[in-house]
Amino acid sequence: MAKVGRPPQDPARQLERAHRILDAAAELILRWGYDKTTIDDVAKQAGVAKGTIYLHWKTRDALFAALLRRERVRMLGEVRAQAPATLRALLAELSAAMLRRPLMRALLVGDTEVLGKLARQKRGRTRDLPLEAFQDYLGELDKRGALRPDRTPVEREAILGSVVYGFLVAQSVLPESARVPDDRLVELLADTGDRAISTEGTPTDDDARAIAEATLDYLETVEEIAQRKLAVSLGGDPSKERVT
Amino acid sequence: MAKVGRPPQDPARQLERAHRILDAAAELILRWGYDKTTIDDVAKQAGVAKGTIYLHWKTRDALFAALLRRERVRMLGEVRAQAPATLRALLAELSAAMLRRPLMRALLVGDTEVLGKLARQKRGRTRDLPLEAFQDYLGELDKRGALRPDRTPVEREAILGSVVYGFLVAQSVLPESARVPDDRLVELLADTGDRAISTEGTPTDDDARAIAEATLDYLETVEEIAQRKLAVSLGGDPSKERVT
DNA sequence: TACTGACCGCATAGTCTCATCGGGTCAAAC
DNA sequence: GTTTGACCCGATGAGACTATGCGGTCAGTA
Repeated sequence: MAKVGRPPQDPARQLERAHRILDAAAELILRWGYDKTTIDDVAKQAGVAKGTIYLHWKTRDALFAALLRRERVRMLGEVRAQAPATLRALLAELSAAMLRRPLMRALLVGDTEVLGKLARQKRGRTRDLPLEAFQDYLGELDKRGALRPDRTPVEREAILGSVVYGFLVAQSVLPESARVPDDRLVELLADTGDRAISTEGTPTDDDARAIAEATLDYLETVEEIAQRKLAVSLGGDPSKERVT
Repeated sequence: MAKVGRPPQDPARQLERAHRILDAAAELILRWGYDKTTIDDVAKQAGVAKGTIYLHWKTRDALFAALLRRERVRMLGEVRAQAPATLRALLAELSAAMLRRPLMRALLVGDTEVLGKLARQKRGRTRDLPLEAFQDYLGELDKRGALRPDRTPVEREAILGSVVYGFLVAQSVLPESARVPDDRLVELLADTGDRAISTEGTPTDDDARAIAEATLDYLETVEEIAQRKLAVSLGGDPSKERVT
């Protein structure tokens, strides 16, 4: 039994509602985990009927995909707001932002507690994060002489991937005694990754400026791609939806 | 129905038999995985009766614990034989040896395919590998001026742990396209770990000698501890056995 | 036209029974 | 004393059925 007459079909209102639903989903998934969070729960928490949720997303999975995408967009937004100007700063801001977001953290670590079966299927197929854009970014750094020449692009990617993955995941696997506070961990991570592929000298002002620009460019590109994906996930028209 | 008279109770013979059983177990576990390898299979493969296996180990788990311990001892032996003289060489040899041994690799990565339920329970509680000895080793390097002073011992441990873990595990998680051949991976790993905590200059001959010695000392200590544990696992007297 | 929530049906969980497997023992054979 | 393998029995899985829960739909309401 609806209590009021129908409000206008204002698209902005619809978007706001979509976000409200995602907020509800986020809260519930963090409290009870993916497996135990039902659509009914989400609907109740968001103050809408179950059917309404299906006006936005075609399936349960599509909803959670949207949630993760929103999370990614927000994370990237945070990073970009910090305006990292070097590879090191980029690594630091990225991983700090990741550690701050429980959902991202759980996704990376493959936390079965939180993500349930989602984790199991996501595992292995690491993010389709635009590797191409990253390669371009590294190419730009290379052109500016910021990278050690004795590594191939693929190797650089493997190094940075391993370092980020290792630092973030190992913390949850290593014994208590080898644990380091998050903010310090981020410094160490960035330093390690940077040292592993960067040259030592200080770049010229010109190079530094170009690098800063490339860094922001990269972030913008990635964020834009993420945003576009999110837009599809929020696009109101569930028939267009493609669940990853 | 036994076919021959009893051979003498030569302890060396017993040890040889224990190893034959472990060989059998290793082969079967690699082919079929832990869950599907039965004691009957192992007995048949090793050419002994099932009861004989229980003369050596109290339980199935104790047998596999012994197998993993033997694997560790052999791995450490291999590393020591290479006589690494620097931290970098140590990292390289250790990880190379690890990559060469499917069981160790599976254990680290938490490969559920091979280790079945063993992996699930081992996960989280990372090896009780003698961290103390490693701290001592790093302390020695530090004394020789080989380590950057701006990291605490715990941080150094976290860094190296993360790097090793990250490089070895990430390879099996990253997309195909970011994969690097094992031997090159090992170089990159060692270089990354070394750069992250070591100072840049070349040590004096004296320091270099001391470091080489400390490295071997460390390996010896660790191997000895591992060997002692293995000896317990092979000790013939299953009542003394303590399954990890 | 925008939304609701009762309703549907499938997939999963739960229960009971029966059959098999395989870890672990021990009396007998050497 | 040493080794064996038939045997024991608890654990595990298959099978058959029921109960429940929850994702997804759609007739109905405002």
